[in-house]
Amino acid sequence: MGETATRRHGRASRRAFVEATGALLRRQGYAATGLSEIVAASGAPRGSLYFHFPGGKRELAVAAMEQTGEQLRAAIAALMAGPGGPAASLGVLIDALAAGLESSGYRDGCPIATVTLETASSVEPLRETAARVFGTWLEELERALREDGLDADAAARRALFVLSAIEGALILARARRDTAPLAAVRAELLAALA
Amino acid sequence: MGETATRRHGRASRRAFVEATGALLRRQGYAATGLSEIVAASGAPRGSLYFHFPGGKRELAVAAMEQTGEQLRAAIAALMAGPGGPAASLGVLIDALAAGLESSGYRDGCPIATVTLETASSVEPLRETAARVFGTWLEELERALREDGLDADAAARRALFVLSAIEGALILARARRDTAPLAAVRAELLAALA
DNA sequence: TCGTCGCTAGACCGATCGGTATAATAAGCC
DNA sequence: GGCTTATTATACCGATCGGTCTAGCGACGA
Repeated sequence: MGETATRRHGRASRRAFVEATGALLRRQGYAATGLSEIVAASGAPRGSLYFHFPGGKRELAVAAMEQTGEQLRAAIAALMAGPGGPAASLGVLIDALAAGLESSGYRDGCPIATVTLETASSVEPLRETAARVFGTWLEELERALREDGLDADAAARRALFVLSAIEGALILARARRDTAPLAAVRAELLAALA
Repeated sequence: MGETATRRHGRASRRAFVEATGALLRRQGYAATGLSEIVAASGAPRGSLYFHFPGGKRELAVAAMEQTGEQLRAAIAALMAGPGGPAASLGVLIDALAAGLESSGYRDGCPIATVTLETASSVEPLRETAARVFGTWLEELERALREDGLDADAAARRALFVLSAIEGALILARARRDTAPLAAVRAELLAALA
């Protein structure tokens, strides 16, 4: 019973698939990412793919989106709990995103945004997953804004505004290969929140 | 000399390819759009594709992005020239985008954003085209903001902020299938610009 | 020791991918 | 009428796509 060696090995393969998929979704999105590419990047055996993910590519993408979504949600929560109120925390968040973009040579963006734009009109489960993940991020932002004194409606509206600005800046930054859009959003957002 | 009947027909085929590609890029992006799909949607003969676009899919995508980019640039310019200053004009622009999204059942988004996220790290010509098109939009916004009294730096920063917020809201709106993100951006943006 | 179960090997499937080749058609010019 | 040029028809290419199949491995409980 419990974790046998075989089982541990299996879970490791599963995890490798999910992580490889997440990384590829960040760089090139859903449609451009082939199963062979995922298998190669993961190092796990191809024969195992449909054992762990009978739903195929779709199920794999959902798992990857949920994983990176949860990581980012936790990061947001941790940052917003820091000192200085929401404005200061958002500044740190945007700086971190800019640093991540730059250090990957503008290759790694937000996987949720990419998959949304590609599949919102054709692959329902992926669109639903994207909406759910965005929802968890919005909740964290809302909570911080409410704790800062905003009422529920205002907090919800402002959270949408903040996330929109950040996601949009990530697009512009990748297109131009510079962080100016993030810097602009950072500056204007902090001014608007004051 | 000049426009012969054959030539006119050829140009029509070319235009049909570009328009079909543009529509498909809006819905599903670059990688998910096949050449056969483009040919079928355009109604033009497949044999003509590589006559008009020797560069293949890439060249076709560049042409489509430039065309829809120019259309949107002109629309932005016309709106910003309207009465009431930049804030009022942006309100109208965002309303128009929301109406467009809704009327297509949240299928048609911004083709430039989608292609950017998919190809920024792998297909240079498309990334460059996206950056160029975004640049033309930013120029229009900047000009309107300068005419409203902002200095060059502030106008550039604010234009980046505005475009980021709008592009991000389009993503969230498509994921959630509602226009709340656009409404939130509209409200907060107008307040920030006042 | 033997059957069972979790997992993997890897060959294989039809379909579609982006792209190319060659010949025909259609119109304009002389 | 012949000659050129623009455009289209269609068959075809190898590669890759997402997905499936069956045989078997290795560790476990009884």
